[in-house]
Amino acid sequence: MLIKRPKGTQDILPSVVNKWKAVEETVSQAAEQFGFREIRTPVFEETGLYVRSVGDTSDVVTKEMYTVSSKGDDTFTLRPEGTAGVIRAMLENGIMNEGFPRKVYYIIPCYRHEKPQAGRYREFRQFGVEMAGSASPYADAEIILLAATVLDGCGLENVELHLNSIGCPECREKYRSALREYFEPHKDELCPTCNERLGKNPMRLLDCKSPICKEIAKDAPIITDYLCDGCREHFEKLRKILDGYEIKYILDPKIVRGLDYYTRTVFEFISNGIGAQGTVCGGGRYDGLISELGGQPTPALGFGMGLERLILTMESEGCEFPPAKTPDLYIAPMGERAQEKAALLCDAVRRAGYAAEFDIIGRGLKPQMRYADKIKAKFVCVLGDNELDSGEAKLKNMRTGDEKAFKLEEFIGEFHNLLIEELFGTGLGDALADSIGDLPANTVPPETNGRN
RNA sequence: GUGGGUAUAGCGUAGUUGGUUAACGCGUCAGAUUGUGGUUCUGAAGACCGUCGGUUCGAGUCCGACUAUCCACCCCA
Repeated sequence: MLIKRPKGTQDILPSVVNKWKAVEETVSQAAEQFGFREIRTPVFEETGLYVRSVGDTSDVVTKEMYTVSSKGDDTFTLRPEGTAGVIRAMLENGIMNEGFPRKVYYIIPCYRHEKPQAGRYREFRQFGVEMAGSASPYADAEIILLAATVLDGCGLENVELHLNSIGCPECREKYRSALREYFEPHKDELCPTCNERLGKNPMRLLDCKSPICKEIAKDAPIITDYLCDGCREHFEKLRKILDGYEIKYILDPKIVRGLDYYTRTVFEFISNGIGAQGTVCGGGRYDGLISELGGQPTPALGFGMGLERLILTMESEGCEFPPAKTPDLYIAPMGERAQEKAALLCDAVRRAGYAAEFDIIGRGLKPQMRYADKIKAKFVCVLGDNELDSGEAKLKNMRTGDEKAFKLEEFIGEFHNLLIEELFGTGLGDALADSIGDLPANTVPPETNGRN
């Protein structure tokens, strides 16, 4: 009986790794362009970190954490999200003292014990950014603009930005009471879950999907009418800045983040092509979090972007991914003597900076050619007794079928020239000219090419 | 945690009102006169039909339970 992967996890197989690499590349390039630097923190943290930051009543903390007790009394939790650990690391290492604004990004796996569904996994990968030290709406705009830049860089066109402000704790309390007042008369009509939520967290009533609750919620008071002067001005300024960038957004009073630490600006980028779990990116401001975790009160904000949802959206929109790299050369030896030579030749070619393979199964020529074709090798060199005896072999261009003879001792130089020619011929050369041009055009023969 | 769908070779599928050796495509491997790929042709390997139990002379096919998986609620990335 084979052991199977844990529920809600996925194997990212070689055939799709190119998609992940492309996305990771796009994402980190954009982040660095905006002045964010990468940070890497542990996959597990003390459980208390998440209880304090994410909130002890949130779903994530109450029912979705993977928590283990270690040998001592400590309990640890596999990170369910990125912000808490990153803020912890910044505080612990004094990074906050290096001057504001501090801007970091990360690409990390996260873990939540949820029931898997389309776009929802128990292990999922997230691209996240955090910015600390600015209370300005320009900071909010930077974060949103970065997310928009990333999505744009991935080629997405149909992802909507939903924007809201949930105010500071003071305006939120006022708003909560207003909601309770509004819903109280309809108490008996609400669905059971909403009825419960009325007391605990009335803001959750707003995005209930039950038609009855939806109908009742239609005329409910709106948070933005209850913002204090400071919060309202902040939100208005942010909207003005976004307008200046020509970033389209939908004012959505229903955006209510489930993590307790959010204040003021909250936003989601939502795709409608990937099923019910369409939030590709979610984030906002969390001005109270850093002091909650023991630091000096510092305004901060950030977002998390689900990478498998991002890829799903790209697939649903028909985005192209760059193809995986293919070998430059396959060497097809025939017989033991040739295989020995092929091994050395292959090694020399690799040390010259190319991707090369040779037969290590001992197959006949025909299967080797099929294999070379399958792995999309750009060139093939057949090595048999004839070549070894004469010291002369041929390089075959697999795209054109052309063959060119060369002396074995000049192999690397010849191969380099042919490869350049081929790449320019297919139009790839222009892009690659710089990097490849630097590679050695004429290396010493493999026999005398000792390793350091 | 609550619903609903699905379960046949590595992958994608067919399997007639229950009836003998479970079929096909892709993939894999090997051949098609001397040492050259993609196309074509031929052949081979590969499935205890998710698991357990029931109905029946007989179950891939009907029934039940369990498990897995997918989708939805919930929640979120």
